[in-house]
Amino acid sequence: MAKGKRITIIDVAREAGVSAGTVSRAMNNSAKVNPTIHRRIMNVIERLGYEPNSFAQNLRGQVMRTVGCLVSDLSNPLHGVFLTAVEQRLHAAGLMMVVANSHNLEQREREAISLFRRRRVDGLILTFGDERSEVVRQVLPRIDSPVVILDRDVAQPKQCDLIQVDHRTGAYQATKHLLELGHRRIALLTPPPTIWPGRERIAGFRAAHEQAGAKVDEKLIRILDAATPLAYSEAKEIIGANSPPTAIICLGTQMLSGVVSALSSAFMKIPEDISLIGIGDTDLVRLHSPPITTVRWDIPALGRMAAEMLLSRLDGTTTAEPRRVMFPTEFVQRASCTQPRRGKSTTSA
Amino acid sequence: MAKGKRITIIDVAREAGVSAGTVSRAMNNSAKVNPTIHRRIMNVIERLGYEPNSFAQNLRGQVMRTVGCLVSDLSNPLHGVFLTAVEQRLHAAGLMMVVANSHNLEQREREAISLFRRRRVDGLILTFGDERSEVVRQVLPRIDSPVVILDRDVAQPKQCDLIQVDHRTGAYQATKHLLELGHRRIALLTPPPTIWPGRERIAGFRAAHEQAGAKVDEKLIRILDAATPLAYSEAKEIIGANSPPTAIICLGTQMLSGVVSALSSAFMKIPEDISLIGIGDTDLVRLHSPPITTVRWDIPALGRMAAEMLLSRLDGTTTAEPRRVMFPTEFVQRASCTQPRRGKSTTSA
DNA sequence: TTGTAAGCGTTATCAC
DNA sequence: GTGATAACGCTTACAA
Repeated sequence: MAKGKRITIIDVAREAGVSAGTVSRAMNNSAKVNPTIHRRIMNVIERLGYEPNSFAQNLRGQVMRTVGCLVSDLSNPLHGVFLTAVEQRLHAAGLMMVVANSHNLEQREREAISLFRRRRVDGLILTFGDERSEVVRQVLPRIDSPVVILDRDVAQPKQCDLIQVDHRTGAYQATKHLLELGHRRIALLTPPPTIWPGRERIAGFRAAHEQAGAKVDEKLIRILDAATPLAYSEAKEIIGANSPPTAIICLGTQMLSGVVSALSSAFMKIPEDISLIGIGDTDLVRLHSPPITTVRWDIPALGRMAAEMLLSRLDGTTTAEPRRVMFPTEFVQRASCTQPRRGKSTTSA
Repeated sequence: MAKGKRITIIDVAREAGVSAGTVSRAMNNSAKVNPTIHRRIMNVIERLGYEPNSFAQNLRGQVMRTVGCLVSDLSNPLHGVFLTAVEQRLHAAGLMMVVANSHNLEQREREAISLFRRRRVDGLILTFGDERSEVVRQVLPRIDSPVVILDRDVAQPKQCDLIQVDHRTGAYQATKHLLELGHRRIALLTPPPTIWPGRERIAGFRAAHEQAGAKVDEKLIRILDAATPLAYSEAKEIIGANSPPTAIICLGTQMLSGVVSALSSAFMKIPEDISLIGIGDTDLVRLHSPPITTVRWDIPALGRMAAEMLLSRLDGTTTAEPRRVMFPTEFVQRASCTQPRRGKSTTSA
């Protein structure tokens, strides 16, 4: 990884026949510089293609105007949309976004956070695969720059804000909707209850049942890590069982395509044979025939909010006191749900 | 953006009762350090949560082991998949990936590249919105670190590799397939011919027509910037025209959902009323009913290749000579194409 | 208005 | 083995 000598401020200064200090002042407009000299310096900079070395600048006490974002999976479109929104907002404030991918591996999370810190990013936006991991317990409290944590429930050190999506209400509304249609055997596919989204969704699912006086068949709650192939076989198994559900609530973005494949390959018609509620606002959900009823939330707004909260700390317009915000979900009815088939709907477990 | 004093190597040294040099040597295993002292130092580092300052390290001559990636749109799932693959490969080589979003704006491209350079990234992976822009002509040749450019056709300075997707063959195969089914009025939706993908797709489209002795109706070639709403109205217009096409080839990822929406809202059945060929390997394409015939390519492999080419330069295992690689596409037949309706198929323009 | 020099945190090169 | 020390490229008092 050898590199030829890079152009430095000294090269520019020599070429322009001035001192390094003058070049610096000219670039930063930090003090009056003779207009003629200013132009001459700018010309040299242009001609040489000089780019100041951020490290030297930072070492000298400048901030990096950079925010580090850690997501679990860049290939998840939801994350892409989120990051785009974050980046938009940060860019407007003159900050750059740096992204790292954790694949939900604690080791990767640790590495990414360490790298961000070494590079002295001004702030962090993080998610974790496990709320009880050592990274969360040991590393997080040590971070000296502002942090926004997304959709997790963890203890917040100073300068650490939390945005949680209201998955409970989302799951509650979805479940209630199906119960009101007459469904009594409803399957739930969800991420593990060890993290906020899974925990809340299961809670909402139970709450709706309880309120309707319906009983939850525990075997119909399926915990899945976000991965398509698993969801496919899981869905296959569910619909092939002895007393299959009349409806499925699939609250995992990556899972949904697996479930739809499974239903399709089993020649089950939606909603005639089975009702389906999905998640998010993807092409799949909107353009499926029939369009799929979903629990969604405004991801760009979520991204803007995360950026906003971070910026308010970077500006110093906020106390160190941790903040915690609940971000609303929305239940969108489309054509994928209907009343359960006669003779099955009342067959309770 | 004030920050409390960060822990430095001096703090560690003082706490451990040694000199900064010894701490440095202990951390980097660069020279023998008394085992007892080594342990003591490591303990202090652990206790204080010390993270070495990358800027100081870099200033001292270290490389950053970082690669900058510039994509046009992070919310495009294809880009997410690509970046994930790049990141995987780079991570395996001990490099970190930094991502920036350009939205295809030249200004943003310029800013991102400038920032990457200031931060002295070791290499760059880039796309550009316009092959003739000033960024490409002026900035690119000046970059002193290795560059891989994706899916564009530009002059390559030293150390600059190019990976181009073979869109021409993809479009050719798609068009040929439809012509062989008997279609004579085929619409093509594609990005502008000012960039490689658009140019090549149009070329493939024409080549297939020419080979079949069919005439291209220029009005059926629709140039679009990648954006859903535009594709929607464009598709509406196409199918609402006097002599509408019997098939649509939609070679833009973001466009496809617009086209599908348009067809669906016009109650046109695929493939009975119109044949459709899409692009990529998304949920939409695979799970649509019927599944959509597409031109796809192996994006993770593309990402790995990009990372690989960059790494081979960073390792110094390659000459400075620019390389140029053609990446193959694959034509995947599914159920969205059939013979055109009688009485229309022969109605040539 | 401009030049000079100190210092940012780290590592490599010397002496010890 | 370990401790001083110089150097990396830049900004910023301070001096001129």
